[in-house]
Amino acid sequence: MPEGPEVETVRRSLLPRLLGATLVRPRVSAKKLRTPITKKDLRDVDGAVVTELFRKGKLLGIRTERGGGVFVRLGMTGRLVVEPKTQPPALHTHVRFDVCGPGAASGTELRFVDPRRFGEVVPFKDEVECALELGRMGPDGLALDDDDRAVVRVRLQATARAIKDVLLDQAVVAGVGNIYAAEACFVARLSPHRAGSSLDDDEARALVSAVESVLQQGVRHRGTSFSDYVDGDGQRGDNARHLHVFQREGEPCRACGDVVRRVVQGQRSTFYCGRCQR
DNA sequence: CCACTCCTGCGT
DNA sequence: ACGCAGGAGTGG
Repeated sequence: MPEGPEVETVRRSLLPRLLGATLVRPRVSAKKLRTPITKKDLRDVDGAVVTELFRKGKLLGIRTERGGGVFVRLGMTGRLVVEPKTQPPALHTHVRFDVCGPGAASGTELRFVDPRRFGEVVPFKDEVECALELGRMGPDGLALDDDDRAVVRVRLQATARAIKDVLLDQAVVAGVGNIYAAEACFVARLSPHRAGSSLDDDEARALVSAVESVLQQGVRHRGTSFSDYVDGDGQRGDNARHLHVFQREGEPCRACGDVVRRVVQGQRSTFYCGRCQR
């Protein structure tokens, strides 16, 4: 469900509710997440004050005063929300904490909900463990500097794989998923099937730039909710109606009026305009 | 590298 | 009943 912009929207919405608050009494469901977790795994977070909420790519991190914390990966259907304790937890709620605020945040719970259980909550014990995990990813697509842009460009051109597949590789650029990969190819006017190695420098530059702009647009509209994505307050995002091609099979291209096509590429749907994108 | 796998839910 | 879904690791 969530890609970089959605996770960033969740992060921002949770900031005022979690920063400076204390997480206590972790509870976990019996169902196995991608990485199984127990209460015991969360004891280092129990009773600790939240000092930071960070994100890299699609990975969300909660750091506490003790230096450790937890990573939250939302997978396809994960939600991380703060809700009043009076509200019964949704079906498929797998991890919960009481949130004890210095402010008015008491009486609420932090809840990780994930029907398909492709997501996970994984503790890290210190900065070293945290950095190790973040280091497995390429640069964050929402925070590229000039060096990062050059690195991503080179990595795109260094492979014969289709550019749309390369954009989904979190080790190349972090935070791009199936929606924004298709959108970036459209904005760059490149066919998703193009081999990375076939891009000239201008095309590669345009693609990296398109990645940045579609991700930023996603954040501006608080994420894409074409079905069930919500932020930490349960609010839907607005980006779906700004998409150029994703989920628009059979509809007219907003640029040229030709029909938007859907093809399956690497087991995932890809949407594109055969006329605008070469 | 690709296809397959982990799951549940929804629309056709 | 079947196909499809915003992710990502694995094993051939």
